[in-house]
Amino acid sequence: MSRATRFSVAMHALALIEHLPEHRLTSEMIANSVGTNPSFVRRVLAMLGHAGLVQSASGVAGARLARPAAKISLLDVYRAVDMEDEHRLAVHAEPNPRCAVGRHIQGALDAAIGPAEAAFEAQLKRRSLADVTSFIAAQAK
Amino acid sequence: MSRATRFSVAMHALALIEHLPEHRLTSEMIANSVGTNPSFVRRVLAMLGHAGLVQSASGVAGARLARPAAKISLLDVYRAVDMEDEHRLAVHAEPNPRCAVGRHIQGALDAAIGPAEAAFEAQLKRRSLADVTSFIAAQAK
DNA sequence: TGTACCTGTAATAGATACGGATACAGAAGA
DNA sequence: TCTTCTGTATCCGTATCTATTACAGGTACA
Repeated sequence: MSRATRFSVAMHALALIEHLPEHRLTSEMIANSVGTNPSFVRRVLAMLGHAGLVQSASGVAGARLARPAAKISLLDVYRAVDMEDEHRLAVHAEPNPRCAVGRHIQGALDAAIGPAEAAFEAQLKRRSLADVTSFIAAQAK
Repeated sequence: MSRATRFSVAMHALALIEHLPEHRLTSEMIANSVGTNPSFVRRVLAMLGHAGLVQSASGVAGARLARPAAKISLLDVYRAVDMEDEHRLAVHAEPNPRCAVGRHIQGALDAAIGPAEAAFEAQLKRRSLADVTSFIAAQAK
């Protein structure tokens, strides 16, 4: 694995939890399906827990969704596991303030990138965990 | 500097070139305004050149825009310097095929993330280098 | 023609972020 | 009590990115 996969691992775990509600999935089972290690699954699941998306008791297997899958948007998950405080397109930090372009490039790029990121997140917000699980169910038929 | 700043460095360089058309900007001057080193500027400028966004002659200072700033979209720049062949939200690579969720999670996530990235890029396409330079000019007043 | 300057490119090093792996205290349940 | 699992911390290897250095080749100008 190369780049940030927390989001997809989180989605995979959530889909498993939703898909197998009767099971008490341990982090090891989830890790086995995701293709990673239990510790990482626990870390991701903890982030989802802190964000209020799943509920779990320490020591007992089987995290549960804190609310129906239809009410968990991909944006919720994205924000839970991707703690970027910065732009997805980072802006270089030290432009020269003695130059008109250097002084204002950051504001200009913020104004330009902001709507793009807003559009990205708006699309994520439109889709829910339930959409993903029904997609999977449809494919599995 | 921490994360990928090629896009913002490229935008900064292009804005400088557009903002000071009479100057023959060397990579060192651009680096000085951007706050980085000349070699990196040359590398980024070379990517913009390969993408057909700027023209430059080896050995002679002063790259020029290959077409008017209004016809250079942020998406053009983004694609020129950010050679991602993958999703911005990468998908983990080895889900377990013996599990229904593992088998179909990649397709489900692709279907969910694709529109978000398309929306992101559509917004970038709507804005041009000219928009950024006029923003800077307005701020500088 | 010779010199100074610049570009384009490669190679290397340093910094940072992420996942992999291990460990362990604490909680739950048998 | 003993086992299992979670939650969390720590350390390591790796990948990616920028910084740095180096250098061959091209241009301009005296």
